Amino acid sequence: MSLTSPSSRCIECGLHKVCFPPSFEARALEQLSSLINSQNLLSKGESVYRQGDSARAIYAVQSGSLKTVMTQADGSTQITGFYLPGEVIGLDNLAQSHCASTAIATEKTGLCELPINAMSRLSQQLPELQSHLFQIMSNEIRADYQRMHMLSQTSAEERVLSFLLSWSARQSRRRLSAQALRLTMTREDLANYLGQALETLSRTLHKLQDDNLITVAGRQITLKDLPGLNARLQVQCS
Amino acid sequence: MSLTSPSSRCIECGLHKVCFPPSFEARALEQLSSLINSQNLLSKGESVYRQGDSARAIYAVQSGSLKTVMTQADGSTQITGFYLPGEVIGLDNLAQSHCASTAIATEKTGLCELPINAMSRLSQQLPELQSHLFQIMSNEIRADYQRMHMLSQTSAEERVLSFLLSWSARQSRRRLSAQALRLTMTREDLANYLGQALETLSRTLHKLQDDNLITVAGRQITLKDLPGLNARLQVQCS
DNA sequence: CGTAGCATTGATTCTCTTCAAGAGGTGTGG
DNA sequence: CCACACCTCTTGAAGAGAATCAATGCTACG
Repeated sequence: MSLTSPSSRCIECGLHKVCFPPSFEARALEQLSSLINSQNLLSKGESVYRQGDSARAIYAVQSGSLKTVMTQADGSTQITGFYLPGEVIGLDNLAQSHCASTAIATEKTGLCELPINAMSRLSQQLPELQSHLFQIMSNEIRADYQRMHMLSQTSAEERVLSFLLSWSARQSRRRLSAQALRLTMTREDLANYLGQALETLSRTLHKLQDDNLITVAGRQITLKDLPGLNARLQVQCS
Repeated sequence: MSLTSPSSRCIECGLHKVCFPPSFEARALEQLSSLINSQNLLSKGESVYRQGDSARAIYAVQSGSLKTVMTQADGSTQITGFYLPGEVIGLDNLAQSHCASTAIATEKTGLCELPINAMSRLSQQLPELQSHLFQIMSNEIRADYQRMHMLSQTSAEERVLSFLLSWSARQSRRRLSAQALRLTMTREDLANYLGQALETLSRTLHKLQDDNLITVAGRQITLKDLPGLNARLQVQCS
C-alpha cells in the first residue's frame, strides 16, 4: 500500500458528514484526525487485510469501492459486503486478534486507517466517539438481520430488486444519481452476495429490462422506473 | 415484568464467567452490578421489548431462553436469534432510539437489565467494559456473516446439521449435555430461523434419525453420533 | 376428556440450480 | 493495429431440491 496524503484531516474531507454525525464537534474531529495513520491507496484487486491477518485497524472508504469475502474451511466463499465512500470496513475484526474476512478493492480505492488501539483509547475520552462506534456496529447488526430475512425468505427476483434499490439509495447519500447505477463488482460476486447462481441474476436483470423497469449495459444499470421497481418489490412480498 | 432479586450482583451469579471474560476484575464486576436495575422474570410468551419500543437497555439471559423476531413491513417475519443463559440480547437496539426487533421468552426466563445510558457512562471509566462491548458486538457481526453463508450457500440438511451442532456447543458451554438437546422453540420458529419450510425441517430430522445419527422426541433431540454428524456436515460441503 | 396448537407424512408443483455452449468485451503481445 | 486469449456475461435445456398443498397424528393444557 503506497502512501500519499492530500488530506489526512477529517474536517477537510468531503465525507466527514457521512462518516460522522453532525453532532460531532470540530474539536473531536481534530482529535480523531490525529490518529488516522495515513491515506492508503490501493489499486484494483489489492487487499486491505486478509482473513487470518492480525487485526490492527478499521478503515473508512474515501474513494473507490471494496468487497469483503469470507472463506469457509471447505473453500466455499461468502461475499459479506460491498463498500462505498463514507462507509466503514473491519468492524467484524474487533473481536479477535485476527481478521475474519478479506477486504479487496474492486477498483482504485483510497482509505483512512483507524488503528484499533488508538481508537479505543480516544473513545474513552470522547463519549460521542464511543457512542458513534456503538451505533455503527449496532446498525451493521440490524442490516445483517435484514439481509438474513432477504436471503432466507424472499425470491431471487426480490433479492435483486432490493439490492438495486439499496444501491441506488447509497449512491444518493453520496450525492450521486439515484438512477444511473455504477456497479463495481462482477456478476459472480453480486450473485454470491445475493445467494443465487450468477445465471439466475443475469436472467432476472434481463427480465426487469424486458419489463421496462431498468436498462442493463454490463455493470452500468439504469433504473428507468423507480416507483415501478418499488411496486414490483411490494407485490412480491404478498 | 415482575420484580424479584435473589442476586443482583454479578459476582454471585453463576454465569458471570460466561457474560464477562476472566480478565474482568472483581472491582469492575462490582461497579457493573451497581447499574443492573433488577432481575426480571418473564413467563413463556411474554416480551422483554417490542419492535418500535424505545430502546432503554440490553439484557443478559440468566435462566430460561428467548427468541428475537423482526417483522417486515409486509407482515413476514424473521427469527433473528435464540438465546440461552449467559448470552446477551438487544445489541441491535443501540443504534436508534427504537427497537428493531421483539424479544419473546420461549419459557420461564430470568433477565439482567443493563440500561444503555448507564452502561455507556460506565464504559467510559472501564476500558475493559468498553472493549468487552466492542467484542460481543463484533462477534455478533461475525456470527451473522457465518449465518448468511449458511442461509444462502448450503442445503437444507446442512443448515439443520450446523444448527444442532452449534446448539450442542452452546449447551456444553453452560455445562449441560452436548448430546441431549432441549430445544425450546417450535418447529415453525426453528424452520423460519433456518430459512426453510417447517415440513422440510421435520423431514430432515427424521432422515437423520433413520440414519441413526440422532433421536427425535419432539423438542428433545439426542445426538447419538457426534462424529458422524460432523462427518455428514463435511461431506455436504464438498 | 376434549380441544387447539404443534408436528409428521405424503403427493404435487415450481423455482432455481446446474450443465453446456456461445457471445461480448478487454487487454496484451506480436 | 490487429489477433488471440482470457475473462465476463448471456442464453438455453434439463434436472434436483425444496416449497406448497393437504390430510392425519400427536401432545399438552384447560
